[in-house]
Amino acid sequence: MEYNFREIEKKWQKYWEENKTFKTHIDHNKPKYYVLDMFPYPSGSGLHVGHPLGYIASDIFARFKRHQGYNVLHPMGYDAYGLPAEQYAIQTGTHPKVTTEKNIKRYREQLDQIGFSFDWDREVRTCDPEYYKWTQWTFIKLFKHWFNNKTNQAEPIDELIKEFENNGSQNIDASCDPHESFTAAEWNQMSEKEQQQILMNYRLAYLSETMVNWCPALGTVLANDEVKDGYSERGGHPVERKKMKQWSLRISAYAQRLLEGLEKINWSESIKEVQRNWIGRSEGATVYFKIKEHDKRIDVFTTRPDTLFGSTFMVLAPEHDLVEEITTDEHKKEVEEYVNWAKNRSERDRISDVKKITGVFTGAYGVNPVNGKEVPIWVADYVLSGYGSGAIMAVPGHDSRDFAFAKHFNLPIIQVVVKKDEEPTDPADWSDSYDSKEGVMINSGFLNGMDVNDAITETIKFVENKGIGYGTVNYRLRDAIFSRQRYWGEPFPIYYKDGVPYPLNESELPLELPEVDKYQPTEEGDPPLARAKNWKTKEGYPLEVNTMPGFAGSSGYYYRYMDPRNNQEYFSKEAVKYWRDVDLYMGGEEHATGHLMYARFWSHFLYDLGLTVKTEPFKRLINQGKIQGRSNFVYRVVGTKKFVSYYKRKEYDTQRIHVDVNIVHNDELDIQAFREWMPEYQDAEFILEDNGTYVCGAEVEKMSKSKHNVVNPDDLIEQYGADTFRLYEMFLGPIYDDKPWDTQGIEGVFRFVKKFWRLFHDENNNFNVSEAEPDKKELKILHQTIKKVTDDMERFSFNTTISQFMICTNQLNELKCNKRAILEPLTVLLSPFAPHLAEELWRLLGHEETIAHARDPEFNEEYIKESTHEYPVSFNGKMRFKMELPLDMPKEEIEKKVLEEERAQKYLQGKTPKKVIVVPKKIINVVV
RNA sequence: GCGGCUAUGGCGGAACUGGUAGACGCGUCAGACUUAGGAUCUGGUGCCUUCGGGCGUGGGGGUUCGACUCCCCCUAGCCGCACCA
Repeated sequence: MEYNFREIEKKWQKYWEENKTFKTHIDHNKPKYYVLDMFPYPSGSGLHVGHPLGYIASDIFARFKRHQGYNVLHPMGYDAYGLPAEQYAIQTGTHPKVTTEKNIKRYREQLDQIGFSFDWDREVRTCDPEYYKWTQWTFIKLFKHWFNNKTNQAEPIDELIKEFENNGSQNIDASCDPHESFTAAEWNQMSEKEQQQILMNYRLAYLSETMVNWCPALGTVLANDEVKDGYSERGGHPVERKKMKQWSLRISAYAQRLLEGLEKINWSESIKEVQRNWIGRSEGATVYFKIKEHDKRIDVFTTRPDTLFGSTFMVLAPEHDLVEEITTDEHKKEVEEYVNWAKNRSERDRISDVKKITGVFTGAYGVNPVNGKEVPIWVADYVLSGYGSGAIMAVPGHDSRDFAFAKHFNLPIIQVVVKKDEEPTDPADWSDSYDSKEGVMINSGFLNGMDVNDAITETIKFVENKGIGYGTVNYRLRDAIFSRQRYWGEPFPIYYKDGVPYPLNESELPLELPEVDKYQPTEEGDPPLARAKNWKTKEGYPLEVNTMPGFAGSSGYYYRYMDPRNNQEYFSKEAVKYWRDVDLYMGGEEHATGHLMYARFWSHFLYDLGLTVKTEPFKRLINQGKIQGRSNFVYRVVGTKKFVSYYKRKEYDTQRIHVDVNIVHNDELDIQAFREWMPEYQDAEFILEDNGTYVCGAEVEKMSKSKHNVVNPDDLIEQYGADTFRLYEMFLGPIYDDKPWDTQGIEGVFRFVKKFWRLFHDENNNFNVSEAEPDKKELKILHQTIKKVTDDMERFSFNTTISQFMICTNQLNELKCNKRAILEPLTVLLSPFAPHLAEELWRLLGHEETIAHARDPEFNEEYIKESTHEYPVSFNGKMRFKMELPLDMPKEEIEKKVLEEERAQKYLQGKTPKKVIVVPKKIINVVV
């Protein structure tokens, strides 16, 4: 074989490993660059061709940055806690650690074959005690901190306690759960337990009774981003709402910072938009409504305080605290029934019945604070308990939900906004609420005549002056539920004394995951850790039996990579000052609301602790597209063992069956292989095309085992080599886009690799590179390539870079150029894409050191300068012919030359052109 | 319902700031070498054509000497959010 990739690739992979070519140290003489992939969960089925796409792109970029002289941090590790290994443990009794280790080994083998430039000495695994020690450590820090809205950051809880001791709670503006305020004297008289209960309202990691997403099939609660349309994202099991005592992280405290942080990072607009929606900031006002014949009041949040005069009724969520209290005896039964019904409704029912209008009247009346009007208070489940205050003022004239409700229950509707130059109309005739984003206020007392925006500001001023409300901001972002009733996860460093949770001392970390006899809940329904023997502290206090969720370990791993073997600290000051943040983060878009939110939150918190130098962890994020499968089909004549070829299938009654794409080449079925594929096809008969072949149908679908369209990288690497595989994955199309996999196309890239090799070798495959001076033509090709490659790299346009390599190789081949002065710089340029090939050629060129740290060739404009340009000449915008003209020729002369040109006469047809446009170095357009 | 993205040959895609539409590759056709080809090499290949040319970037309109690119309207597909007051 002329180009022996099997031997070459193995040789250099071994070289890199033995020489630690990609081991990284802090080096203050070089600028740093941190390239990170989202670390994988090592699943049992290994990699298919879609998985390495992002890793290849980031590896190319990391290698490219090394050639530019950067000190590149490019680590890899494993998000090793996860449900599949645990489910397998429940079924088979195999410890998840064993399964996980086995899967990691397989992953590593597959990754190694592709030739990545990872610094494996920095590998982390989230299930390793040396790693999760710091996950637990961060949890303790979260437990010991609260969020001060005045300073907009996390502060130690000890300082809060001091403030309580001296001044009580009155001066505190914190992000916390609502509770009664108290004086210093009251605080000092409280018992330890009472004090702890108060503090729990402030902690950034806190235990509380909350509505959770309970998934009975998985036996655990799930975070909001792990639930899709009422089903668990993993496994697709039904999810219920349930009140449970759970740990949560107060990510909502950081809502504003997480929103603002998006402005300073280079992420795709789409993913930033998803995060903005998830945070869901809305500005408005909280307004107090008195309740008739009660001393309690109802606080409502509204984004449209200007429409206060249009509020004709109020609605409370079924879970609202005051429902029971205000309901009159007359309505008691009805309300109780409704509340019960609403509470027990599953999330799925609620979602599917959104259009059904339900609700009951409580018998109570609220008092509209601007005009003193009494409005009925209803209970309805279209008002959510979790958003705002769980109560609304209904403005049916200008809100479609309130409108539908008012129509259904025959409640009054008032118009308070009218568009400029329009007359108000009778709401009784409306079929929907009236759009009121712009317009002028009517029927609104002191607001009449103002436009909407002024009225909003004016109303807020008014309620604040009267002490009946205040301008405020609401966020949709919920706190993250942080406990899971599972085995395979980080144990909480928490013990209980008298039912009150306390953190372990940092010196006691890591708190290692205990052994259990079974991986299921106990008979009493406690989580698996309750099965562990002696699951208590030295002093005998019981330890927490929940474990942390999947996102715990992945929220800070990118910092740990900076200093992964440090057993004194999470990471050293020195390391974080040098590496700072991730310059390029590569990974899937599906983590938009999960991992990418939690990691940002985690990073902001570590910043508040003074541990890091940047708030935002990921400067630039690139989301690689998915690779779709390309399925093939055979057509069985129904009820027979006969298979009819694609173009003849219409003549029969057929059934379409997926066939393994690995036994189909260019849509032609390998009949022999098909017979051997499954025993039932052994004696299959075939109705072939007239040319004697069996043609399969094809379609683009998701890549999955059941569709028999999975293509495995191992097979491709065996057949074509890792370099060809890397190149082809990048050649498929833009990195950001989803694209179908078609194994057929890899041949073209393989041919290119072989051609490139041949530039350096004679017909007998002997290395043959000349020391002769390159000529102008050759230098031009080289420098065009340098420019194109360098420009395309920065925009991650790797597919066009590879095209340029192909063009360049074809041209040099034509010129029979084998000159070192051209081929050597090209080798460096190609090396990020085809590193094994480049290393081999580099060595053949006489270099003793690895090519990995060789500097990229410098671009020289002089070599690509042209003195003439082949102008396309258009007539009325249509290109007709081309003319070679000097670049320094004045426009007037070009115009003259073109009009004299023989070929132009035909299009001029004797007329004088109206206008001739000459754009230097671009085009000539003659307007006739 | 709201928000975002996408649409170019038989296929993947290129054209970065308005300036030769279809680079590069696959497939396909023809030829060369060959006992053989699913190897290698050479050439053609958007569509239509009366061989003059005409038509072409999802559809319709507009701006411009010139539009895949900018503006307006529409269609289809994908993704996200979805009683968020």
